[in-house]
Amino acid sequence: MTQTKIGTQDMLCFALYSANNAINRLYRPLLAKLGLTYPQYLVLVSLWSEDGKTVGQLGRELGLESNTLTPLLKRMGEGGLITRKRSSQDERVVEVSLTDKGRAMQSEAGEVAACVYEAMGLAPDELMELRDRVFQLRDEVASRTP
Amino acid sequence: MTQTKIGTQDMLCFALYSANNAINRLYRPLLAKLGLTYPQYLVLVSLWSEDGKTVGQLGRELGLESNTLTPLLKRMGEGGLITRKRSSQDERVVEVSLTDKGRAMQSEAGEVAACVYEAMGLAPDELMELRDRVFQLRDEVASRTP
DNA sequence: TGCGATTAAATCGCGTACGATTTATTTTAC
DNA sequence: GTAAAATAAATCGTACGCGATTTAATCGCA
Repeated sequence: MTQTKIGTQDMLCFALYSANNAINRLYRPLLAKLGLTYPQYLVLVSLWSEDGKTVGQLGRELGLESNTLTPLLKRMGEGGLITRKRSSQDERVVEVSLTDKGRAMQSEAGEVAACVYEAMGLAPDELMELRDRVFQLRDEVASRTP
Repeated sequence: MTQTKIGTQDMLCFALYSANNAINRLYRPLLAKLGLTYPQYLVLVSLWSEDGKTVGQLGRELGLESNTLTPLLKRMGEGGLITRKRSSQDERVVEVSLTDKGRAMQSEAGEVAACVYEAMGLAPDELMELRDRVFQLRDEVASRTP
């Protein structure tokens, strides 16, 4: 027998859990200077690539439900980064758009991204390969979750 | 120019963030049957491999501080899974040990682990390689976090 | 047309994570 | 021996994530 007991160090799920925590600890003070949390930063990244998305679209992209997004977006609205408006076509839908302030934050965020990229210590091709493997795992797990 | 705008789909940090969320969504209902959350499960895994650790030791292993662990361990104590006792050698230190109930849960947890392993859809060697790469990234990022 | 089913957000409660601080104990330096 | 420094947990406040439920609007179809 090779191994009788497994520990946290043997678990892929723990690797992902603790790596995610570690990256958050790196991001947190950098984003705090901009008044952002990490999921708020993700919302901005999403809107910078394409402005004007509904809560549902953001949720599908980020893998979050309205119970997480609604209060988060409300805080971002209070911070003047985005606007939230019910669609006139379908009053159930809320459209989220960048304000000038939210758009302007993109350049400042570039330094944060560069800082995180550097801390990862990976060559671009290594980074992309690892990223794609992790996304593939995520999609596999998600597809098998009831 | 290959790419003018990057989105969430290009970011390794988002891959880890969303994969971690996806795995949690898989674990949650399985662990809920045992009355556990994922970090509580990690504490049990750690104690199953070696019983009798201090709060600080658990924190170093799991990458968590006492501000997270103390209330979590208090809940596990109320659930009858562990005991918490101040060391007689050093009254600052709290020693965490499994109860019979906490030990007995190991066999039930085996099914959970098997279920998660299956959902990942990876061969053992692929899984180990990905795990080690993610741990390496975590350690690299942690070493560069002030 | 109208009414049940569906959909989109929002609300609520609980359990993490973590920065900042506090409390209690031990170590140290003198 | 004792006061200052260091260490270990605990406490507090904020912001996620998410299961469960609620509210409001739209759709489907007899």
